Amino acid sequence: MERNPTGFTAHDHNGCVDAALQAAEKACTERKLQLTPTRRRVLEILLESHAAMGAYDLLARLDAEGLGSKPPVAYRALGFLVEQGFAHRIERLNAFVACAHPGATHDPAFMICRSCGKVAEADADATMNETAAQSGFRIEQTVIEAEGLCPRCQPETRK
Amino acid sequence: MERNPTGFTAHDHNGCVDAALQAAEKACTERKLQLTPTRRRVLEILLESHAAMGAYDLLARLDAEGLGSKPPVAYRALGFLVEQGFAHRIERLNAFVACAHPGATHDPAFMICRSCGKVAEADADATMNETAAQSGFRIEQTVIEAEGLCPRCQPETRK
DNA sequence: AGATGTATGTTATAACATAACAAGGCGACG
DNA sequence: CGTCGCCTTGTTATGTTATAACATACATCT
Repeated sequence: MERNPTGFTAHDHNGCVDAALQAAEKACTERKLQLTPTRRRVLEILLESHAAMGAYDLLARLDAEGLGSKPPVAYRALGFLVEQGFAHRIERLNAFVACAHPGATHDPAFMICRSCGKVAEADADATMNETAAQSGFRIEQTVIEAEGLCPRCQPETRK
Repeated sequence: MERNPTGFTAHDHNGCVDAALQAAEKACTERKLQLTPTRRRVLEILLESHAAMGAYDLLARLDAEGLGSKPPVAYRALGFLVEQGFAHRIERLNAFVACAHPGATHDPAFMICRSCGKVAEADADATMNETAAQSGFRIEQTVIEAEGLCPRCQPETRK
């Protein structure tokens, strides 16, 4: 697994793109899912940069290419990619970014540059602060939110 | 500082409310800010439960009480409370919750029950997993997002 | 009174997201 | 071969969240 957060620093971006597309194709084959033209194209667009992209900006691109102009087109493709782990939703931005660690176990943490909008992906179990320090990212604000079931709402089994 | 996440378990809720309101009043006096009727009322409403509340649900309450009916009324009050640390925004839910640790140093982490909607607030520097285990919360999904400046976007001083 | 700062009221619209229903494509199975 | 079921797409309509922009009010200081 790629451990260093890519995105902020120079790197072989074609490599990123190829790796991500190949990983997605492989995973789809294995899972018997279809990486349809629209889905594939959305992933490619997200992969063009490590910045997060809003669903409507994406939709504008799709529209320009004749792939669809209605919001559900974008949201469906994004939903698929996120479900399958090929992309991630960045809650703070209501936006989406291609997964930078294709195939990795996924408990991602993100560093979002509020100036250039680039997003670097790290692993959540590494302390965010440590990873940030290593990559030179200056954290100003962190969003850490776990969702799940509180004690009262858990099914009785194994309370 | 309150270290255990409140919210999921039985506790002296009147105490919560009083402490939070008093802390807010004190902080406003110190900072020479006004805890106006609308602001105060919004905080009180958020404090009624430890669940997160959307801006429009809140607005409906304000409207019913004659305190205003237009979105900016709610967003302004919420913005003020969040800026001052009296409430927090829960990105995943596009919703707001009263601060459970008034006066504490703030690097909060949240546990959100997807069933009852209650939100418990912990400290981010304690490992979330540990805190969750202690309180019996079953984590299903975590959002960890840091925002700041990447190496390229930092002012030259102290790169 | 006039200047300034903070808060509020209001209109309008931007930005993000999904429900619901219709229709097409395609393989499995009888 | 047909038709059934499943997945995917197309489209309409609407719901939900959030902010820009401008006008007004009100207190304080000079």
